[in-house]
Amino acid sequence: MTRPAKAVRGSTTGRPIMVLLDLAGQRWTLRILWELQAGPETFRGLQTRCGGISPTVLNTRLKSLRDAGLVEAGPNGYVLTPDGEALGQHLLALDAWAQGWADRRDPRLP
Amino acid sequence: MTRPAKAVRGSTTGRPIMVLLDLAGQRWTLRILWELQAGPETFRGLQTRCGGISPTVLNTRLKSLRDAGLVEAGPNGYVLTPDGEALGQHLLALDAWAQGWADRRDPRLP
DNA sequence: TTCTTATGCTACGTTTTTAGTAGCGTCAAT
DNA sequence: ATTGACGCTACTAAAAACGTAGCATAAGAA
Repeated sequence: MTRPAKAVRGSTTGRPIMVLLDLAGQRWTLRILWELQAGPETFRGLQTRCGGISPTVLNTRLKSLRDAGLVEAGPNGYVLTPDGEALGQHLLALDAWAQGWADRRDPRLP
Repeated sequence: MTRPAKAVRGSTTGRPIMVLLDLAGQRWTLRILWELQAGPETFRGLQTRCGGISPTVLNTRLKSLRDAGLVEAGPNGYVLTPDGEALGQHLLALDAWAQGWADRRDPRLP
């Protein structure tokens, strides 16, 4: 066992995708990445952009994201790392897809 | 206001991507899509594949996913819809990326 | 200097979500 | 008739998230 890979919520495999799905499965994680994708932002800036996320959660998410090497603290606030940017590109792709997805499903549904 | 777009957790915009991020931000949602990506699966099958997710949550997730038009109930259990498959492809892309991501970050970290 | 203003963040009580286990009703095969 | 698997609901306990208040620090204006 060369890489213990620290068991992750909902999965003992340690497969990277599982780690990622686990991370993404926590509330606000993806949203924070999404907002940072638009540029650096301060703690309080993120708070308002995320529509009043509680500071407790925001802080723990930022910790997780920094541990994951996706976000880091810069001079102008928090920024995406190169890896974070790469993931952000995937989110952009999802954005494009989601557009069509929404249009496709019955537009006159509640 | 042509499409009320039913305010979504953490966002009042109703932008499709927000709806998606919201959905994905719930525990197990992405994991379920991931498992279904591998093929149709029964309720109990999903339960075991997801490592003992409680039936309560699995059921509410499946409901959300069906409402979202990503999953449907077929004769052999639950299946991804075309939209679900498309999303699954994005997950596959993420899988590939996550591989490199994991390799890139310090491999001898706890 | 003193006062304001903004920052990142912690404390803590309340609410919401998830977990965990038990079991019901249905159906098909034995 | 009984057994087994199925989809799923009920219910309580535990964990996560919320919401508000506030602290400590630092930079700028008065």
